[in-house]
Amino acid sequence: MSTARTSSQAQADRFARAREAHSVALLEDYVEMIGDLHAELGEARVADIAARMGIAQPTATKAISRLKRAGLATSRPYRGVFLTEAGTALADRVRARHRTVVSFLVAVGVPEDVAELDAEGIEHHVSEHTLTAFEAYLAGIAKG
Amino acid sequence: MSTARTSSQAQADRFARAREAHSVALLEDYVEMIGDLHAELGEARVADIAARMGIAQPTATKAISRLKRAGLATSRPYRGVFLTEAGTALADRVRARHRTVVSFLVAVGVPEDVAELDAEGIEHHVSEHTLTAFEAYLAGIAKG
DNA sequence: GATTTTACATAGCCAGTGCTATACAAACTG
DNA sequence: CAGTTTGTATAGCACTGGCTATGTAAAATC
Repeated sequence: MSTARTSSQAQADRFARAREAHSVALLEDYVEMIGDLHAELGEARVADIAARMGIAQPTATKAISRLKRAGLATSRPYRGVFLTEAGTALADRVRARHRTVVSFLVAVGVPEDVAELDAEGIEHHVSEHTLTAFEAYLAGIAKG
Repeated sequence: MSTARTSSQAQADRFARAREAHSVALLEDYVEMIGDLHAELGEARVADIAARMGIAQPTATKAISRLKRAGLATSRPYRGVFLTEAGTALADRVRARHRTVVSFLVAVGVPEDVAELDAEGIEHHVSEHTLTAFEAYLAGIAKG
């Protein structure tokens, strides 16, 4: 009954959704990081982005062109990378979600360093609905 | 303090880990599904795998050759795909983890259908440590 | 047992994400 | 202002993970 329960179609849809989530995951990471770099250093240079992502510089350059194509960022050589309005909005959303996921994991007993590590992957698959549940849970804790 | 706290290197490592997690995620999904198909239908045919994953048949074939290369499966044309010992072990682990993640999400207030949907992506990023925390949380609930 | 149908494999294409090596342009430095 | 150093871009390679179209071999059917 375990799978008779769920149709093949429903399962296929879930996988499709997971694939879709992954395809935006990297964009989200880049956008968040560019936002962080601007907040910390006042600018986001390709080299810094590459270093923080743990990738080679040309890989970062390529990713940034994807961001530009997606309308999330612009760049001027030797002047850095800048988020568009859409990019900034996405970065804010992603950052908030990241914080919520980490806090939530810590709240249910995951050590902070592990929470930080796992959140990096988990956050991209947390839907609005689940995020709301996490927030509600945290709010419940706060009240005691 | 949120990012000054963590070195660029640490952050790069987190991203590297997330990338690594994704690279095994699909293998995990395939292996779990092949296990499911064997349990349900007594065999796992390429066409069934493709249908359930929501992908085209040649894509499934290609994925299966990756599984074979990874030592997780074998296959005989017109006889189906079979898990090796390593593949079976992985499938069991993945299935158990999936159940835990879904149960946990439901326990913290996520509706079941959403939990099932999100778990498909989340589970691959849940470390042993976090999984243990989830199990402990569920055990706590059970006790009351 | 010849034919059709089905199942699988192969070929070839595309985009994404990574790499190294290298070219080039801007910014410092002497 | 020539030269070096640094930052970015480009070229070209490899692998993953999708796709469609097509070939081929096994199974089923007549």
